[in-house]
Amino acid sequence: MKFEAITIKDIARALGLSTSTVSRALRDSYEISPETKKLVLEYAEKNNYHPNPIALSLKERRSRSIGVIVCEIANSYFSQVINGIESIAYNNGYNVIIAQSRESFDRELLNLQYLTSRSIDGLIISISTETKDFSYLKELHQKGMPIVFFDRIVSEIETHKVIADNYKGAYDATAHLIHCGYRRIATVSNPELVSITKERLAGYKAALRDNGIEVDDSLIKYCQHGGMIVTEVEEVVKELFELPQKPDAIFASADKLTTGCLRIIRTMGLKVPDDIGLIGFSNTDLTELLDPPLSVIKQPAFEMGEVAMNLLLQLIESKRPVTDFETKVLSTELLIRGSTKMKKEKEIAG
Amino acid sequence: MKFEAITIKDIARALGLSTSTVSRALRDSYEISPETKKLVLEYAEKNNYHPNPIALSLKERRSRSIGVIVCEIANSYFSQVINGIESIAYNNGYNVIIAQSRESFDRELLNLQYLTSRSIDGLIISISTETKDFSYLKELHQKGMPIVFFDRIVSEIETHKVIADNYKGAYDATAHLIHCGYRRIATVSNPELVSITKERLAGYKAALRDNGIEVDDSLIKYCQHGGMIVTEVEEVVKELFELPQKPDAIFASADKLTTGCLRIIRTMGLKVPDDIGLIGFSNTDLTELLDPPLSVIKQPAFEMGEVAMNLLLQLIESKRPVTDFETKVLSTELLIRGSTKMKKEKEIAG
DNA sequence: TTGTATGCGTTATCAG
DNA sequence: CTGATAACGCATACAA
Repeated sequence: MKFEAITIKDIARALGLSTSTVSRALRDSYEISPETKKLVLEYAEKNNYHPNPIALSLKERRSRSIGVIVCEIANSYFSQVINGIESIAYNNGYNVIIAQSRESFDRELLNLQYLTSRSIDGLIISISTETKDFSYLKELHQKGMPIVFFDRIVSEIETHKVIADNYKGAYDATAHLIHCGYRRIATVSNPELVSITKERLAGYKAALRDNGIEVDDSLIKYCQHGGMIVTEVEEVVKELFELPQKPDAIFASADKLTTGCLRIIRTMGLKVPDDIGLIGFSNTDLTELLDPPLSVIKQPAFEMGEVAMNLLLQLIESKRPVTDFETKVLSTELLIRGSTKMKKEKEIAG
Repeated sequence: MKFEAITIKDIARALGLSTSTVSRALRDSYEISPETKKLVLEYAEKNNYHPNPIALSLKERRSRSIGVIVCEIANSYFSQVINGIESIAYNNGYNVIIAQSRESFDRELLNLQYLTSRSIDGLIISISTETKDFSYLKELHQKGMPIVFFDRIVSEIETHKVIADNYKGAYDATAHLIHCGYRRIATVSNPELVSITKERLAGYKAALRDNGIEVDDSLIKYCQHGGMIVTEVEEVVKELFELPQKPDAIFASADKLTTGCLRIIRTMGLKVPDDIGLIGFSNTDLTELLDPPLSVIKQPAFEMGEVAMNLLLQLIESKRPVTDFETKVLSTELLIRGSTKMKKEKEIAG
């Protein structure tokens, strides 16, 4: 009853040949006679023989599958990246095994251990907001596991990295808010130590300074769990509104935080952009359907996935260790959709 | 240089034991002396030994990974289902390998062949809108591959199935539109033969009839690619608006179609719900942030994933073939959010 | 209590 | 041109 598939041995027995002959015939080896080849190939075809990938993996010491760890797939940015990864993997005969850290270090570590007990040939990872201890990753890297970081990278580990131009994205976003007439611009971020946070915060600050606005640290808020816990965005936004001098706009520095801010702003009965300006990183299509549509900074997620997977393939398939690591920086896109324009227009009109 | 991991053989050599002794010690066999066990365990721990999962797979003839095929992960419904699957899989030591059909039969088939050349222990699948030929799936099922269908199921194949209460969801949605005062209610659906389409269409029709409204076939539109091609939703919606008697509301019968309709309605410069009523199946959180928030029918996606994975585990782990197949029907949730209320209220007021 | 031998499916290395 | 054998890492029936 149980799913029994045909093996080389079966073919050999049926045809009165040896397993090695069959193996070679199937691989179209030059040392097999045309007749034998034909015989074997036809039999294999008829009984739809497929080599057992597990046996192959054991022999070749490679699994032809790669691991991907992200905080969650139900986030448009990450699912788009995975799309990109998958499309390249697929074309190269690789399986993609996806695991979610849910922004938890423990889960990330468990997944990592699980995936890497030699069942994957390479790893693409965006680390969780909670992760401060990179020793396991470092160890893995030292042991020779091909790793490509994307989005939230670990700068101390020397390998390929793929990021969006976070600095410029944040700069553009903040500049746009300023351009629209907002002056007290707050920002809601991921935890301080995460790579993207640093880059985006730097862009935010630079834009303020370049426009003669002083950076006010009380306007900079962090969400320790990247917005995974519903209440944490609520908390920081409320804190912002309890400030003696309230902000007139918010720059949300990640996908989940953008929708989080939007939600809490709504809950508070406020309107974007009249009551408060809002712009953020977001890869959800739906932001354009809001009324008025929300301006966002979009990451080239799909392309990032493609690039990451291509780099990983390079690492996997080069026999000698690669010494020349690349950090690909893909440009972000500022989508101006009217939601942040109005304040300025109003002021000009009034 | 290359990622060399420690094996049982290494331990055996280092400790002057045989591989079988080591193997048994590691598995805590009763026939090994406490001292030897301790010795082996400590050595294994120190050198952080991990059994090679590929060798195990070869031996046990199981890979401890399952395949999941959906049309696309970047769809909140599917990513939530995958979340559910993953959480159960994770707790049971299973890997999840995800593949996307992108609503293409060819890709689905390729993925299927790829996954099932004996490297997965089971399969969870929601078939693509294009798939009409189930012979490969049937064959697979007959060979003994454990399969669980969800969402878009294949009724002819006798195995576990997990669906939402599509009939009731569609009924509720349509009834709600009627309750709000709409009368000419169109529907935009997936292709006619897909299981969910049939169920949802039946619910839609029943709601109309129960409220004394005749079913008008010219108001029923199908999207052959489930909305994957941007223009197809546009086409059918435009067709609806070119009808001699235009619809006053639309029931969108799938996630992708709901956002698609919303988008094209916007493009046409129309407002929901004043110019046209809209309700649809959707699992995106963002619909509640629209202005006014959109009423939707939500599927218990996460739970569906959990249930599907649990059923699959049952199939995988029961030695004897299961004869008693279940079709779990989980209830949908109608989220009334005000966007469809207004017409009625206006009429009552006016 | 421990060791030896065998097999899971495949390919590589020898021999013939 | 083809066949026998060993090996990949592990578990287990069988021997000792």
